[in-house]
Amino acid sequence: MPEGNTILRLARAHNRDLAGRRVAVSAAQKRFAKEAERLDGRVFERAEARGKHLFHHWRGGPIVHVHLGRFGDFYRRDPPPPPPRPSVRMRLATRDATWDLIGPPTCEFVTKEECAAILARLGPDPLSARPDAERVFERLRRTDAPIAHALLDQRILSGVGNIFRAEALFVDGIHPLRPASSLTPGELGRLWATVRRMMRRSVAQRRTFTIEPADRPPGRRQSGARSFYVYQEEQCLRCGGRIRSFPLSGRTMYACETCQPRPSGRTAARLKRSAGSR
DNA sequence: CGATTATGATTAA
DNA sequence: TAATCCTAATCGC
Repeated sequence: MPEGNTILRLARAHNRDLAGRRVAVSAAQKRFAKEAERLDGRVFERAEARGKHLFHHWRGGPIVHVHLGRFGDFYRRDPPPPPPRPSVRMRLATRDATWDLIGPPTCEFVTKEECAAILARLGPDPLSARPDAERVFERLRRTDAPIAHALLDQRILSGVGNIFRAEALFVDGIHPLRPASSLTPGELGRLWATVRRMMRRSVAQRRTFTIEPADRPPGRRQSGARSFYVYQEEQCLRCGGRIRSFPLSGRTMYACETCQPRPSGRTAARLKRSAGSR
């Protein structure tokens, strides 16, 4: 259940547990058995996260490319680890920690060149140190598709998934169906900042959680607290109105159409004029 | 027990 | 657009 924040968090955890260490590698499924055998006992050099892609670099050359899709996940087991479930694609074990990879559509060896090719087709990652925001804006300016669709396009920017697209657009009060090209420079700048802020915060947190401090109810924080503004919610946290959900780019989109007005023809024209006159 | 749903993405037609 | 890959939890019968 991963967007870029989860992948980055996993990469960091793998580096903490595995980097520089000799690792026992195994697989409960046949389809990774050969690869596991080849890796078994090698030294894990480092994990690298880009967008929703994860790479494991091993001493001696092999690179493992993992993409978790919608269902894939890594589970950390304390010693002694339980016997692997039949669905374990790849198990990475040291004396101190065991990582089980379950359900990824992609877990494969790649060459350095293939690795570079994967990275080359990804847009800037809002979680990287100095992402090229201008490149993202430039792409969005010439995209007629709805902004909520464009945010999922990994060639434009990488790492945003269905939760962050809905949550960021809500926070900035932008209707998901507005063409990406209709956003003003100010809106683009704020949206990018919101995405970075939300995702960055969600790397540090144990679970994905987008509600900003200013919107959190006062008092103690409790584990059962609401996590999202609109994603899979019924009622808007800010105005109390009903959250609408509808399919968009093959996924379920959520929005509060009071807090995220769809500009009328007139408003849209005014926005466009002010965008052009800057 | 089957249907449904879930933070994704590629390939074929 | 449709079919495909991948797993687990939940709900209704």
